[in-house]
Amino acid sequence: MQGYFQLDTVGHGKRERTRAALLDGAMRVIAAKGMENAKISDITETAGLANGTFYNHFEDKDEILREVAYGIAGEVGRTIDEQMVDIGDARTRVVVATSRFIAMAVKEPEWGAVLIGSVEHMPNVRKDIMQYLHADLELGVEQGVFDIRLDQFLLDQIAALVVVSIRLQMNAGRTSELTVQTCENILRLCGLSPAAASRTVKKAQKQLADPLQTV
Amino acid sequence: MQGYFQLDTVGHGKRERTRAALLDGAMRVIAAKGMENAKISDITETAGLANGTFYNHFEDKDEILREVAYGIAGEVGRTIDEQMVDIGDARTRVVVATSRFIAMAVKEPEWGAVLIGSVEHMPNVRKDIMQYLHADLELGVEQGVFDIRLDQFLLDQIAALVVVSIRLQMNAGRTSELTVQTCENILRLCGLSPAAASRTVKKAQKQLADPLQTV
Amino acid sequence: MQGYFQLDTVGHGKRERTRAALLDGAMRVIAAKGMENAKISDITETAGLANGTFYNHFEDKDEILREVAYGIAGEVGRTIDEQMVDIGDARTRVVVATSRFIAMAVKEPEWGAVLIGSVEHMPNVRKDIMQYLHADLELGVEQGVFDIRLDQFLLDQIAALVVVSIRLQMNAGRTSELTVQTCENILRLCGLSPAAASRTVKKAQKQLADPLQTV
Amino acid sequence: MQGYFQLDTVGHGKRERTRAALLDGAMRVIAAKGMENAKISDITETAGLANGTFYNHFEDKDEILREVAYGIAGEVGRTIDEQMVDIGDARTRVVVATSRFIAMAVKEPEWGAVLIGSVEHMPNVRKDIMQYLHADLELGVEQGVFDIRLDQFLLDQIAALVVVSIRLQMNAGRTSELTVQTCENILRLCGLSPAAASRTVKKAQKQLADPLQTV
DNA sequence: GATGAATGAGTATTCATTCAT
DNA sequence: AATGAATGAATACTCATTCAT
Repeated sequence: MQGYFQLDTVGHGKRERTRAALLDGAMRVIAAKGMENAKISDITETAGLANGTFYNHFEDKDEILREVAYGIAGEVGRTIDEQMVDIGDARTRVVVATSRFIAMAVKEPEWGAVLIGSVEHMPNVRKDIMQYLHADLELGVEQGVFDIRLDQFLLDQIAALVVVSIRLQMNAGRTSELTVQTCENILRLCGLSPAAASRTVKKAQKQLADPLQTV
Repeated sequence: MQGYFQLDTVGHGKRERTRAALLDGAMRVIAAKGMENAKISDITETAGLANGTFYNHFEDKDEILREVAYGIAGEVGRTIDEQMVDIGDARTRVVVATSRFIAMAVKEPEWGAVLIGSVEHMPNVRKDIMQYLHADLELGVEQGVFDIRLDQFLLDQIAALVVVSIRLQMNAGRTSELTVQTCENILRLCGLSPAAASRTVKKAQKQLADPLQTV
Repeated sequence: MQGYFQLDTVGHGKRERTRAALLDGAMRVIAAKGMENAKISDITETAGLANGTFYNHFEDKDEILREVAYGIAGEVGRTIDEQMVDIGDARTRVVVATSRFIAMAVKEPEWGAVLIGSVEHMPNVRKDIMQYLHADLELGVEQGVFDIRLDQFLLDQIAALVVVSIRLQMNAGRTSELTVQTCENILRLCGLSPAAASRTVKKAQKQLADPLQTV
Repeated sequence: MQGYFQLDTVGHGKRERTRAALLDGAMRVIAAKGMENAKISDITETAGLANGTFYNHFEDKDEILREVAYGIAGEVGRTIDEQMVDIGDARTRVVVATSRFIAMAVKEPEWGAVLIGSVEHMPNVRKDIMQYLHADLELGVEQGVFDIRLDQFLLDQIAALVVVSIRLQMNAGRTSELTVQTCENILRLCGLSPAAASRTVKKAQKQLADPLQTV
């Protein structure tokens, strides 16, 4: 079973491969039991390694959690960014980014679990993740399409909406309907009227329809 | 130091007072370390009691946490309800309830901690708390002032906005500005235009201005 | 509900009645959970008294257990003794005493539990209980009907047979068959042939048939 | 101090040795305080290990007690069995088995404590231990030398005699005299006359005289 | 570097006993 | 005498971390 982190290590030395196995193990454990309840022994067992091996690669539990979080968050951010290079309208960007983000989290529940855990327990990672959103909101203000006061508080509120959506879909099964509603709500927060929000989301969905490989 | 639960016990027997001391201890510990990390020994120590005393009053840790949660949630709900008996407009009700809720949570950080912990870790209490909101949203739909699909998902999203607001104000200091913004955002979610949301909140603030004793 | 110990206290003072209630409570608890697992709080609760009352009447847990044990053991011994005043044949006496003993223990499971607990955990009480048996065995030797070496060891072995029988009947339901077999085995231990043992038990049963009120 | 379980581990890995140390520790603790009162901390302390080490080797307290019990019971059973392969007479077999059993229990008081604890508190182990006896009683019935009703009750009664014998000898010092008497009593229970019982035991003792290494 | 055994501080819970009312 | 609340020592079990091989 090749996990996400291990994909980066083909051709690398043993050390890297073991390290990646631990990161992947941690990710699976987080998906299974949540970030709070991940035990070192779960992680090493899942990775097929001995207990003590862990400490050859990580200082302590916090470190691996942080690395997993940054790894996934970075990958998600980069992937979404790539897929949006040619989208210029801020409203569309927000919808596409949000949809993508939710889709990745729900399609790969391991990523979803890590993302949720990160947003809730790791402020730094949360800030990191929301950097992308921040840029798009700024763009929307410049384009005159968002009626907002752009500050950390708004970012946190939007993030909370996304987390709620992911969590519900992870538990109750993926529903594009919920994602649509989430996007509409975010646009409403940004000042769009219900009608405009709905219209924007529908239009954006078309752009999303085509190239949808997430991992 | 007289805690919230102890106020109910003047004139009662020793049993009630000790029980209240434990509930207050639990509340303080939750405020200090979060609901997840509250230890029995923390609680008894904070209450100035021996370890074993805890079990003369509560079955186990879950029980006291539940009682604290229901105690605070009930009190908050009742207080807000009382103060809204003569408000008929759903939009105003939502704003007043939200403002009051946030105000109580922030003014008494111990209550805030319990409320946040409850919403995050105790589904039953969460449902209880959101019952009030649900009724007002329904009212707004009947009054034709909200453009929403009223379901659990929307309730969860609104609750998330409130929690974010409380958490931020608990950390960064109380700011009526943030509460205003939170209310506006909720109204936006409900379909009001930015202008209408702002106007509604401003108007509602006047009604809030007068009798503001929270505890 | 009038327990055994309370019967002795009609007309006595309050102190005696409370004390008796505790003894009866202890007896019931022993019957329900065994001597090892009897808790003070069980006893007082069963007696309908407050926790602390216990220590107004007994030094500690051991004391009440001992008193219950001696109380029941004495009563059983005396009752059996009375009913055997006019039985002269040692073999018959052994059979009658054993049958009676088992019958009382099984018919009043509370007594049975106390007796078993005593025999197993309280050497002094055990010795006390077996005094009666000792006398009959001695008699049998004098009468030339027992072929034994009469020592503590033999007494313990016979006691063990009786305990096994009581325990089985308490669990699986009273069976006179088992009592018969137990008596026969004891007689075999005493040197009687299987045929003689069987004959003796049958004959003794007749004497038992008549006045059978045990408690 | 080399315990019984450690003897099996020369040449094995550290894990096995530690595990054996715990088993031996448990055995010593059982000998000192009885199976009921054996605490984990006693066991680890006796084994010279840290508290937590216990749980690297056993699921919980029950597991180690069961393993100790089965270990000793199995060893005792096998040893006795081996030494009786060429004994065909059921009466002799019963005597030899009983004598051996008692001898092993008394000579190694730790074994005795475990065996007694097992018989009293672990029905499965008791059944296991008495299987051997059951077979020999059956044989005796076939051979027409026992006049018994062979059922669980009889097995329990015989077992009780053996336990009494072991317990007394463990407290009062080993006495072959008591063992002889125990065997005679068992044979009496099986229907032999005192004379025949005595004769059988004497004869069997000769066979026992020679190869008497127990552990 | 990997291994995995050992460690021990930490945590919930029980219950006999004390003691103020 | 009775009450019943408070006590705290005792105990099973968890898990991050260390360390010898």
